[in-house]
Amino acid sequence: MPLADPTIRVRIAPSPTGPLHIGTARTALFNFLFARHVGGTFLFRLEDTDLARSTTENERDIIEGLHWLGITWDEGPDAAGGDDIGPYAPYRQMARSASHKAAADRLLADDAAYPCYCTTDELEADKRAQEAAHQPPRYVGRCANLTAAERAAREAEGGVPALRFRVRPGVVGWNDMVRDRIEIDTANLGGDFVIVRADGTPLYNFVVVVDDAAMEISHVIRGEDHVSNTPKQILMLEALGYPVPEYGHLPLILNPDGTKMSKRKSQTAVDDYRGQGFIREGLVNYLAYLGWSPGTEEDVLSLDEIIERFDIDKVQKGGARFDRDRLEWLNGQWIRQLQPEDLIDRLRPFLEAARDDGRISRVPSDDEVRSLMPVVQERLPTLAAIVDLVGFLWVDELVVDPALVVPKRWDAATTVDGLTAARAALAAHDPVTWEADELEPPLRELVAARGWKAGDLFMAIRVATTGRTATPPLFDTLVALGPERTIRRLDAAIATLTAPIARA
RNA sequence: GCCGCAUUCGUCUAGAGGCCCAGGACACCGCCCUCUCAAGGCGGAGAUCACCGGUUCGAAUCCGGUAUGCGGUACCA
Repeated sequence: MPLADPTIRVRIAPSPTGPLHIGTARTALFNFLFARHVGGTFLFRLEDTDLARSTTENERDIIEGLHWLGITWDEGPDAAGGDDIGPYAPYRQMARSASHKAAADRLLADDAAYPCYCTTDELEADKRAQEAAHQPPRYVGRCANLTAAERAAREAEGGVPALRFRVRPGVVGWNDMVRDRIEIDTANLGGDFVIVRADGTPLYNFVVVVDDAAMEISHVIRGEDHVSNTPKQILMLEALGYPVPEYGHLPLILNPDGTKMSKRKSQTAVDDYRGQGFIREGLVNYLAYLGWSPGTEEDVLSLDEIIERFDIDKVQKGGARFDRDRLEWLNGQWIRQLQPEDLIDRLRPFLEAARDDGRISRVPSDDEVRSLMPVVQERLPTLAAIVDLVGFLWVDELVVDPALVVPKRWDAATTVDGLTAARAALAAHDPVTWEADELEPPLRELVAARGWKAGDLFMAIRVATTGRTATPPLFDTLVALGPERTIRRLDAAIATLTAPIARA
């Protein structure tokens, strides 16, 4: 652990207008990594000013999702539901409106901002005119220099003003932590911009500046889609007399087609990945490598190892497409590294879900699952895959496609012959020694005696007892199935194969 | 349209003037292992480092331009 550095303070400030987004999680992760690597403070602030779209369910989803990933904050809402934790509480914007109001009043008093009485109709007309003239859209400044008398007149007419920030001419620049020097001429900012709506509620860009300053944020690390907000925020910081933090703009996570990742084209909810059986270790590892790499040839790293190696200088500048194949591979890597007992615990909800929707008839005991670990753990790309892999073990009525039971090189008659002989050999086996290395030799002998290929017989037995052509090793599977069900399933398969033959 | 940013195998990336006619990983293909499927091992294919000029003895790496892509352009966040 590095020595604590109280001067480094970073934050994630999601707005609860939707469930935890993979992009939010990635931004949170990078802030977290940055803070933990240098021993700084990582805080969480809820940007809940969009009343119409914010919900408490989303808040919970975001907080829980981040914690699930192992991303924890030093200051912010209490994940357990208690009061906000930290010296700068509250950590939700709606609860901080007094300070926003004070800042707005200060800007107004300094004439750094002014009331704007323009109506939406006027604004839209301006925009249309600019479009027609092939001019970039910008506020024309109609209310920028109103006299006190003019303002009073507007008020008297019932005009309710929004508050606009006065954009000064010049160039605003900063040394971005990931993309070096960026300079933007304020003439391209679209004119004076609104910071407080006519209804009195403040806008994101303004609130963020006030809250970040109040919480003494030293480094603002966020998505590239915010670079155009940065000059506006710097301008407001200057007007308010606050120090300007360092900025770092992360490359975007992209859809497979290269556009900014969206719900429309990709799966974006962290909880959906979780529900599909991705584990936190895999997801975090994958997310960290989207736009960053340690510069070594390591690719499977734990959160702690990533913290150790994290360096914002090594963050990529270009966007990164989300590659689910790679995520699955990493997830499998991490599933294989889990302690068996841990894996069993994590598998349980997926087995319960499968039982609830009828894919399996019952949830196996921990002992049953534990005995399967040696053959199952290395075969799981996701936790949810357990059901496809060995769900047949917990199904009462196994449905077997007769066509599948007959191996490629065999015909139905040979298959019946083979299964019957195998059934006899297995039925003769002492149920007490029903173990993989006990079951195999007699069947090998049978194969040799009849001149068959082991693979053919084994495949017939496999499909007859599991309904599938791909399973864990056959004899381990039969052991898990137990003598009784093995014989019963063999009988059932033989019966379905003989019926049509008898008719023919 | 305007402003900004980006551009190394299909994808994620290594690379900070000679170590690179470019390394790793995923995906793909083949072989080995093998009762199937995985896992694992080995090997293969895959990038004229977007393009064009320049600087230099030497450029993926520095400079300029072009192209393409993306982001932003709200009384959204």
